[in-house]
Amino acid sequence: MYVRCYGCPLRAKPAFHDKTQEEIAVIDQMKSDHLRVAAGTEFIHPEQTDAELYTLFSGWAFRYKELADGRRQILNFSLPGDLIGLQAALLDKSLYGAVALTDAELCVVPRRRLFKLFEHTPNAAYEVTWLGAREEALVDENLLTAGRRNALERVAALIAALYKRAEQLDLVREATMDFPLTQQHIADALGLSLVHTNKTLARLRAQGLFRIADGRLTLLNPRAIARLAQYFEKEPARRPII
Amino acid sequence: MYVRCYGCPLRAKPAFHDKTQEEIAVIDQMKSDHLRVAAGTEFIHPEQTDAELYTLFSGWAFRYKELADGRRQILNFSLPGDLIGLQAALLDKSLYGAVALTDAELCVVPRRRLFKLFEHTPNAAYEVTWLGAREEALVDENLLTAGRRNALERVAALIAALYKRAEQLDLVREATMDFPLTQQHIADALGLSLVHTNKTLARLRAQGLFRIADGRLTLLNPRAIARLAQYFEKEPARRPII
DNA sequence: GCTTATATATGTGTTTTGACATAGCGCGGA
DNA sequence: TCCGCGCTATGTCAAAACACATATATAAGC
Repeated sequence: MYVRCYGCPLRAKPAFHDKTQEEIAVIDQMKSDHLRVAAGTEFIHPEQTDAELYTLFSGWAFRYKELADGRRQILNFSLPGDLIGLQAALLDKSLYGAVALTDAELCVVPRRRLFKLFEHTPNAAYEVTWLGAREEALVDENLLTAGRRNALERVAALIAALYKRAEQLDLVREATMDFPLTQQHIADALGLSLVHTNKTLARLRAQGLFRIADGRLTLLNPRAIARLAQYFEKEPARRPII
Repeated sequence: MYVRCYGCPLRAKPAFHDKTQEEIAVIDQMKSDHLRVAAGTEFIHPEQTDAELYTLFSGWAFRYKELADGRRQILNFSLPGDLIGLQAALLDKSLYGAVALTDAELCVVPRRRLFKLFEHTPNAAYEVTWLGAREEALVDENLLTAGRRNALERVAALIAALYKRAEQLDLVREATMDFPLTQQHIADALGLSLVHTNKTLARLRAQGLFRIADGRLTLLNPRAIARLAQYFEKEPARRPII
């Protein structure tokens, strides 16, 4: 069933900025569809020229690029509330693909309506830009990870970052969160081979920093993970959502 | 001496979108300063909370992040016309540093005026967002490079990408452009050690794909470089400038 | 002119990461 | 029930990248 922006349960979370009824009305008008996609669905294709703009309503997704010979790099993961496809909507064509990692729901904003947003609701336009800047910040951090951290540190940094984001969305209970990534996803995100990722996870497991089982992640020693990863960034207390 | 946006020689280049006199007037009003900085000057500091927004008017710059123990990753390079510091201006504090690679000139837009731009000139606001999206696209590509290309491919991809950008700005003459990067910069941008970068350059030199000497780069075999790097992205014909 | 610092170059040995092979487990479909 | 597939696990060997040592060239500073 369709979800209107009025009374949106995601928007109501304390992680997000409050909006007036008028602002929500504008966004509700911009929204053209509420999509449900199965895990594995690619909803933005590389080279696609007419990609829409999405807000992830539920589930996980990721963006990726790949080389002609098939080597794939995951650029970042998206959690509920994240905007996906701003780049694809603004530039002539999408330079990446976007895939649902789990079954997911997507709020669709047609790319053609984006400029209207800038014309009529500067506040919302500012927030779109803010979300774009934040996404870039995530990719910046991922580039630091791929370029300068070793395998152990990379895994720790990924775990630490995803945990913080889940925490902010109130998706953590008893230090445990859903964790739908396979080792192949982790490898593709960190610039490692699958086998080496597996062995790195085994080494970390032996250290007892965290536990991954049955699609769930439990953080056993957050301090040690942060120290190993040298990852100390904070999520902002509250952020926009479109 | 101060440079007004009216009659700006950079803006006049065919790489950039035309603007009406009214639009230029708005931007000229937003501009608060025209900065000249020496090579090596860090004009945005990590953690800085009051970073301004800059348009690079002349020279080269780069953004970087580093780990607590000093390992440094260059996130991307900026050429004239590029916007620097959008993320730093929007988020609470800067998550990266920005440094002039050469002597450089910067057009300064105070961060406080940014929201005014959204309120009063949706066109310019849209272009700011566009430039932010483009910068993310550059970082995405760099992440693909660091994560999935080997050392030879990384160097080739860097060369190919910078050459295309220089070409679009009409900075190439007889397949030759200024190239102010040291091998340390190349290493920091590609996630390689300095020594390995040097040896990789030596191997490529032996293949005769390009020549770097006296701060100049000559592309001898663009096809072979693109093939090696599997880098085929195009710069858009024209793009905004603020 | 001498010293110092920066950048580049190159040899040698070590560490990290990848490649290939193989195996086990759980699950859905024939 | 059995097969095939996706995911995880682990051993062995090879390749890539790094670390350290050392050398040369060039430019800046005294």
